[in-house]
Amino acid sequence: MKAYETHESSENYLESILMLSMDHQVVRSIDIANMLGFSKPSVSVAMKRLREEGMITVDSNGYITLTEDGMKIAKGTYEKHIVITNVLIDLGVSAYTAGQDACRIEHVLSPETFARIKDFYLRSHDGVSPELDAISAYEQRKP
Amino acid sequence: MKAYETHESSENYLESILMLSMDHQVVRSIDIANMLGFSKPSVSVAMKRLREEGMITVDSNGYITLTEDGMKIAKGTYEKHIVITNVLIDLGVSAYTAGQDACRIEHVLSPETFARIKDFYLRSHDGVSPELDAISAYEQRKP
DNA sequence: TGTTTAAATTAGCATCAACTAACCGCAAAG
DNA sequence: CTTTGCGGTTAGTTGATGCTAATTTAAACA
Repeated sequence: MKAYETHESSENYLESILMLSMDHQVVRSIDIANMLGFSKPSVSVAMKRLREEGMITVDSNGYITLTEDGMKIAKGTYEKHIVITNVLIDLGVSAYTAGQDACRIEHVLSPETFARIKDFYLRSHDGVSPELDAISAYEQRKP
Repeated sequence: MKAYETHESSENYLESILMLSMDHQVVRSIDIANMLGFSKPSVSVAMKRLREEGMITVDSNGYITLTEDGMKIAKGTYEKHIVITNVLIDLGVSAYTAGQDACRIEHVLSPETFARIKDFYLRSHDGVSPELDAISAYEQRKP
């Protein structure tokens, strides 16, 4: 039973790169390590894999950019993150825990289940979600 | 960041043992392998670990029984399974997918988040849940 | 009694995803 | 210049969890 992901950890890395991109000029390996609390080598190895899989490009400065493929996965994962976090908060979960749990849940949902959860979320917000809009609006600046 | 579980796979095995116990006289390694779609050796090794951790006992016939500790984890996990599955079904997810996804989600929820989801579930069912009642009612026959 | 079969186990291996230790290259600070 | 430090990489390790192949145990069947 093949899962719905590239690899759970890849989704996580790509999502982090997108999040960092959204409020920093550039993204380096070390930034990801700091954000995720992983060691430099762990991130280095992961970036190598993502590079080989065509999910990111890394320039001579070590600045990391999502490719189109990588961006697709990153946006998808981040969207799940936003929706799940908000649904949990609506259910009364603390913001911190909601974010933590969303990080794990986002990687194990089938497309069908996520679609229904998103429906539920949008229904209870009259279809309005600035956070989701921010994702679709985001376009990575080209180097 | 220590997770909330013994080990994700242990939770799964213990839950399966409980489910099998609830509608079979006895539970053997092979039954678990068939239910989970794992190989016999995988289950054998896992049972050895659970035995060493005091989660189960295995008699001379190879019949597996949950200890008090094992039962606690099994019931907790199974309860999550039931609640999540039903919530997803209520959201419009097909029964099959709901069960599949519940299997994964149940292992990554913080106690806080599960508590809120359970509240939500009970609220939308007027506090009535035959399935949850069945779990608390269940007492494993002593050998 | 001997063969066949089913369950369980042991041993060895693969993958994933983290880690530490150790090293490289370069740029800025003396 | 040389030293220092940071970012990055390589190499090797660990732990979780699955697998296959081959062996043992034991019951079942002519």
